[in-house]
Amino acid sequence: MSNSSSADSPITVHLAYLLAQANREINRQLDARLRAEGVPVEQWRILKVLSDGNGRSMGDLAEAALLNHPTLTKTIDRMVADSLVYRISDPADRRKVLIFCSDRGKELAKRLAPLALGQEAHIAKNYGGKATAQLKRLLEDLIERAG
Amino acid sequence: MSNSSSADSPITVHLAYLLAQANREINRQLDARLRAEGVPVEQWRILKVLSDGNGRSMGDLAEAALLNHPTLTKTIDRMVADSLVYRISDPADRRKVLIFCSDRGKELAKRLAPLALGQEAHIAKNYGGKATAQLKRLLEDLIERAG
DNA sequence: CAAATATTGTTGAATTTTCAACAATTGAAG
DNA sequence: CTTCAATTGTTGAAAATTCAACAATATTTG
Repeated sequence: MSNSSSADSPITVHLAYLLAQANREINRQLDARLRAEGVPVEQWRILKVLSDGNGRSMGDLAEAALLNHPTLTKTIDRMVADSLVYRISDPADRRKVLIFCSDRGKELAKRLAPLALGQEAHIAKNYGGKATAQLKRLLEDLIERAG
Repeated sequence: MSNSSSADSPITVHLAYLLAQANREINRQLDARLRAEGVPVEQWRILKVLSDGNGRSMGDLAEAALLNHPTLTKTIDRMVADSLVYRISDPADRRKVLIFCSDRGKELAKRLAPLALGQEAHIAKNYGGKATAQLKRLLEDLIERAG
């Protein structure tokens, strides 16, 4: 509630800043919902990717969950300790480790999914379904052409 | 170069995820540019806010630089050690501490600004000026109605 | 095949962030 | 005025992240 634009500001706010700001806010909201189950957003992303039952290599998972490799390794360590996922060495390429979701992990994912959908719905309500769809499309394009 | 959508996917990708993904990528690019001067993105945000010469309280700065209070305190500690900013107790409210940009900090900000603008220009080129403007507007709306 | 190079994932140390508690100052209520 | 509550910022310990180096396996090249 500090600096709503006082007029059409001559100052250029960078896209990078707006993205960081929006991401921070939305992430904070999602975090608040997931807190009901005590699950950090990063773990939710991992569970969501794995909940289809397929195993993923650490590299693929890191990409999908938006985490660096060492961070993912340690996050998976924690999730293994919590019996949410498990590791299996990939028989086809023994450098790789495949991560699978345990039954416990799948159950948790099932409880988490509606929380995330709830946020999505909440945003669509406050912000408009059309604007949400448009924003999503623009973000997808940006990501695709980000290179 | 892994998972471009194989078709119009029936799976709903959450806005929260797209924002995180886009933010990660854009932030990474900005970071790569700022690395030329060895300055983390968070410090660049702080310098940009302060470079108009006005002092800001820790609270305001934390809001503007998208950082939690304790994180900001420690970041400012580092920047003070690097003589980029300095603290002055607010005479009007002695609970507050005002942060000011030093001359050295201003010079650094002046070297950093074109790097950030360069990224902005690069995005506009690859992604289109129209799409960029539209995305910015949508993000501003989202932030405003995020509550 | 052998050696050199690349890929994949983990580790330990260092850095950074976060959480909870705290100190100092201000504002509000009785 | 005095006490109680709220605001502002910092601190230390704990947790998480990152960086650089490494180990193991796979791939390429001579």
